[in-house]
Amino acid sequence: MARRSGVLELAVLGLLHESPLHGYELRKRVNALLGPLRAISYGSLYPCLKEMVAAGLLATDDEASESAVGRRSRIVYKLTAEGKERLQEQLAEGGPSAWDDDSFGVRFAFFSQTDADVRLKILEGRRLRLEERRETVTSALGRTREKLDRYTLELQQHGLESVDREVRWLNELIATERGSSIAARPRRTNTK
Amino acid sequence: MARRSGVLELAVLGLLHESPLHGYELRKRVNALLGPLRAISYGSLYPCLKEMVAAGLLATDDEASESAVGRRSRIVYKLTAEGKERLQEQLAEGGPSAWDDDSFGVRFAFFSQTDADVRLKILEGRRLRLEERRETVTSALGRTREKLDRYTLELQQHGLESVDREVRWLNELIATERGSSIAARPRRTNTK
DNA sequence: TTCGTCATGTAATGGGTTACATGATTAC
DNA sequence: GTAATCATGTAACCCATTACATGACGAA
Repeated sequence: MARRSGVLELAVLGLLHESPLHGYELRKRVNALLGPLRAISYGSLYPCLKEMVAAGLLATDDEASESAVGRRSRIVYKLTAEGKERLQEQLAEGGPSAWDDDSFGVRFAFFSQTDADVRLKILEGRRLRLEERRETVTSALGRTREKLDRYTLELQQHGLESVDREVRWLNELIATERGSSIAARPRRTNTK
Repeated sequence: MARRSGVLELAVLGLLHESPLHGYELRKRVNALLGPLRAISYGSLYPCLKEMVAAGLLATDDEASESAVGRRSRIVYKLTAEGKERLQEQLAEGGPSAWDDDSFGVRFAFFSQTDADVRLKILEGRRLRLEERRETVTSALGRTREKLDRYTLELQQHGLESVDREVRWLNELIATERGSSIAARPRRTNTK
């Protein structure tokens, strides 16, 4: 047991909040959300769902008996009150755990359901995380610069540019968030 | 036991081929090679080294007794003949296993020790892999395009652009490889 | 009739981490 | 003297995968 990873659980909670789904469909949505990297298999999803039911986060709504004449009976999952609560907790979390490579994508995908100030906190935290990363790479590169062959250097260079690009993306998002947050709720703007 | 992952083993073989190293130093080199993501911990490296010794790929050269007056006795690892052979095998492998997200970086880092035709095969394979990925994402995006909120869309978009950028990078590398290979070994060029 | 997709699940395995244990050396 | 870094190692745990098992439906 104890097969629940933070990311998967959050993805499930977030998707089921939009609408109840059965496992097979849920997996497709999760994988569309996470992208081809970090795609999840049934061996991960089904046990996870079971546990979440056992933990009282989800309720099953067996679709078997009635309308569904054809096909194998599908188990439809939906959030319980407790599950909704858990989702809200998770979405309110703007600390370091939300800046991880794993977490960030999922958190971002559910930004529509996230408070504006938490959104900003996560974006800035993520940027910080990447800038730290950049620092460790450049400093390591500085120490060993001359001894590297052409290909290793090319690889490091490319990695660095990827991080830079990511940071620029975040900068744009942060600027947009700030802009719209000013437009949406002009607090402390001292217009007078 | 059986704690050896392909990537880690290859990284160790490649680094030790350049010069013998002890575990602690080796870890730093491995992590510099792999980048801050996929960085390895001692809990992975040391057992892996032990196994590689047991498998006859590495030999230990205990540095304790003689010159090293200070510090704790370091265990210096170097390749055996068998280890060198294994490294050559691995570097000759240009199939799908070399196109993985995990593998590719390490393979690329050792391109100096890799045959030109294998290099090209790996780069093209990697590009293919990314193009497949792009396809699955765009097609999934096509099916669900209207139903996505702003943030999810933004995320997918950004992911897509990352893949595109990666492909462009590979295109440049492939062009360079082709150019230099023509210059270096003008075989079948029919200059007459 | 066979193949692709829908649909759910389990067991074995894999490859990694964290936390712990130990201890010497170097720099402040 | 005390903190950081060097240096090696183990045990418990985590999360996910692969391979397997089962079965029905629709389309070619």
